[in-house]
Amino acid sequence: MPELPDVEVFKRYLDATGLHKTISTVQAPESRVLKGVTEKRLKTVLKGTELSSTKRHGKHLLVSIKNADHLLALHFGMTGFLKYYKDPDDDPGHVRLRLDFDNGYHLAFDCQRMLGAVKLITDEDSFLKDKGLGPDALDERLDFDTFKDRITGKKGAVKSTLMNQKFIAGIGNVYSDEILFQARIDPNRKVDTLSEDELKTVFQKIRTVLETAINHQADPSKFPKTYITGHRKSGEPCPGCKGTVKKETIGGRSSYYCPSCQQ
DNA sequence: CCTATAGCCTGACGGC
DNA sequence: TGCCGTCAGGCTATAG
Repeated sequence: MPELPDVEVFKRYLDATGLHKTISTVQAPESRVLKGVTEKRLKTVLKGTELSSTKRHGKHLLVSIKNADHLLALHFGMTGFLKYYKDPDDDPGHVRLRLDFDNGYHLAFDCQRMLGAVKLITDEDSFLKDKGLGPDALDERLDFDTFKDRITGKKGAVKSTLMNQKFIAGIGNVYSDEILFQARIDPNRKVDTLSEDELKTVFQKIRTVLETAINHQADPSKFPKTYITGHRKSGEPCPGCKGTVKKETIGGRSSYYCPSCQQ
């Protein structure tokens, strides 16, 4: 599930709930989501201190820890989310990391399919470098010239390029479809066949689509009627023309687009 | 270096 | 009802 807009919503949620509260207990019962760290180590680093700030890069959420020389790095995989609550009966069903604060509240990282990850990292720059992540899709410094430079030499379907985290970080299956729908470009198009104008359109739509999604809490049911995300089903009416939405596997992922609007 | 594919995980859903 | 195959908005390892 979580792509850049979802993770941005999680970030704001954590900012509004889990910062500046003393952590009294730490639980991380599922070692399969702990990458390069143990429950014991997490307890050592987190107990008695506070989360102090957050930063998002692509689909990764990096959480600073007060007076610690490490950051907590969360990745949500396909099914991850955060929940802040008081009553333990409200525990979500697949808690992989739980922080208990001294105000009686809990912050849970829930990840049903365990494709997510919990790490401790020393600093943001080396983390991004190790992962080979491209610039965040909403980074102000990402201008069209940089975008164009990074895309030069790439082959394959434009949709796959948009989803490549080493190219630009944050875009996944759903939002690559939405960006290309708004740009009216067929997701199958080879990226090296796009004209300058088409590249410009894609570049602009990356920003507007992701920002629009964030402004609607990444909830597709609140998206504009002109968006295709709420119509991810074969045969659904296209929000842009009289045609119907087509489902097709592109780059191994289920893709939805309108063959009539997107040429 | 690049791209394309299989596989990792669990659970929900639809067809038989 | 129960079983089974398919699929799901992630990434990574491997082959070509």
